[in-house]
Amino acid sequence: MRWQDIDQQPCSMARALAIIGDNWTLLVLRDCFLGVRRFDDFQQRLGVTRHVLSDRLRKLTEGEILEKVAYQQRPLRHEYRLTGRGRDLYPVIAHLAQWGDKYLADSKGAPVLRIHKQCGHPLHAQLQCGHCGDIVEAKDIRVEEGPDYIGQLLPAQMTSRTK
Amino acid sequence: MRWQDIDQQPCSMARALAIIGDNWTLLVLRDCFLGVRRFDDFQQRLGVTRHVLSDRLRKLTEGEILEKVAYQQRPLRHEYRLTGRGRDLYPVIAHLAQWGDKYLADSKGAPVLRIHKQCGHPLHAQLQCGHCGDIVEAKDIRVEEGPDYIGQLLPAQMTSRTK
DNA sequence: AATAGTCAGTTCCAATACGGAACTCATAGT
DNA sequence: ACTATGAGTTCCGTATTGGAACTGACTATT
Repeated sequence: MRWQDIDQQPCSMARALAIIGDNWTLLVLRDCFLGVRRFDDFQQRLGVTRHVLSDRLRKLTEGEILEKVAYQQRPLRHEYRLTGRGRDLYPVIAHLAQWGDKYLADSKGAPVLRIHKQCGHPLHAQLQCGHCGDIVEAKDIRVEEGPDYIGQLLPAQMTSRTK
Repeated sequence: MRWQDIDQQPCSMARALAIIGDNWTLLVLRDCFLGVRRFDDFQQRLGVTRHVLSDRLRKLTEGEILEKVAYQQRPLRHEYRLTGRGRDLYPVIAHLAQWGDKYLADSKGAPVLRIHKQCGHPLHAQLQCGHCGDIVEAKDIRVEEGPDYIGQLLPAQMTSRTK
């Protein structure tokens, strides 16, 4: 299977990764959340080739994660802004950055601090269950196939097990 | 800049993505959290070529996200299991899948349900601030450079702004 | 004893994607 | 007239991928 066909799988993650799972795309999104909006700024900060950047920005725009907004006429120039859909990816970015801070930081500490405006402290991101309010880890979750997918998605040993 | 050199940047996300940001790697991790552990099972479920799978599993093992555990001798066979570090990536996977469920699902609904064992309901993942307990969105965060990186990481307009 | 099957890879080759650099096009500034 | 800005596109040599076959150490079946 080619990478460009994975969005046809019945899997939400596969479809999400078809848009943002490319090699440079999550770094583009990192910069979006830092306030970068213009082509040349992305290019200089990331060091990615212009060709690849152009392709990734196009895919993000087609996926409605970014939108092109004109910031001047004559000559017409656009900048890339996060849409609501795009901003909803923030938890992914926050947890990814926090995981990197925890396991891959060098002696100089975390390069960027994410401060929670409301309480003023560096964000310590936790995964919370919206229903009961508990903090959730991998071991607290069991998976089930949706009604239309029984017996199709999970490895055999998972369909009978609790864990 | 080549993709293989991004782990040298002073950015936790870049370093994390150097291990898990490759095209197929997050799908490999998805399957790990579904309980898949063996080479051929990954290969059949993902449809990725064996060559690429071998490479990605090696990188995940080198990054201590997976570990090779012998499950039989004669002939010696290994399976790939998530380490503690690997399980700590669960919030990333959960939010990614939820984002896909929300924006990219078709008429058949979410293919896989993640049930929170403690409360029995499908997980509604939320990003919570561990300090104050509030639910956090992108707009609630401002970024600051770490002490050793002043003036080096953020786009110019962010260093003076609040947002 | 010979054959087929399992499993985790490795090897080979053609097709695709990437990195680097230069180039385009419309316009503004000096 | 000349230079700069900004968002790309074009070109070309190199690196990576997709697909399929092959390897090697066994176990199971005939």
